[in-house]
Amino acid sequence: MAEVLSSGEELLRVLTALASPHRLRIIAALSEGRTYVSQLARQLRMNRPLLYMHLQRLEAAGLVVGTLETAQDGSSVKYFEVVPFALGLTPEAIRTAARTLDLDGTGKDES
Amino acid sequence: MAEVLSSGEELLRVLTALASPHRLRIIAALSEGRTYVSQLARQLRMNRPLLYMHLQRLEAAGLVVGTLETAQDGSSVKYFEVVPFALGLTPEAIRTAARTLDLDGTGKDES
DNA sequence: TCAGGGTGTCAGTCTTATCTGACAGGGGGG
DNA sequence: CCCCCCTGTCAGATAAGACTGACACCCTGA
Repeated sequence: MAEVLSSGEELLRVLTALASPHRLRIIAALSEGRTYVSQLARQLRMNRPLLYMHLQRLEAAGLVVGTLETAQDGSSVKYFEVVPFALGLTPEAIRTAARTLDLDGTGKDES
Repeated sequence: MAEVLSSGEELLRVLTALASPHRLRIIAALSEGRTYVSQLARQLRMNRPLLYMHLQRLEAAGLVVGTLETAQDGSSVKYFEVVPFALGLTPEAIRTAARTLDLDGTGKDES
């Protein structure tokens, strides 16, 4: 994933996804290896539904991916792993991205 | 400014500062040259107190700097300019920064 | 003296994100 | 059967951020 930001919306989505201490910790934890939700919830000491929401937010931004796997014993476990990304953030990059940025920031597609 | 993030708090501050369409536009505008507040407010079509708040947020994150200058005619004008930064964002960088990250994210200085 | 342009700050409102507890399942194993 | 561990989703409370209009103040030039 080259993470060549296509639009300002995309950049904004990634930035808002990362702008949270919980989500930073989630990325940090997942960068050491994939885990499933409940396990990660215990590890990070946070409420599972809350973790769930943050994971969805990260996934919506394309920073992590989750796969629901069925173990040998038939139980369903949802594993998450981080998507390798490299985002170079400079004023110039922001200026470029900001050209395609919705004024109100609603994120609606205006194509 | 090498922008070697010292702590996770710092990274978080920068990220939350950038995670806003208005502030991205502000950075974009300032990257083309310095301006003063009222001028920028007209240019970006936003309320001056609002812009003021966003500028303070950006300044607190160290992304812009403002200097109150006294023109020849004696009037006070506050100019802002962007601080050149280059932030490389990868899962590994986040993992490193997250080590020094407050659990509750209150942002209190714990040095 | 008055109009005009600037800065700085405030109380109050409104919108958004965050967080919690609880619930409905599915499946395995004692 | 009951107990345990997992997923997925919800309404509702709470906290945080965004935003507005108005005010006090400074200096200049007509």
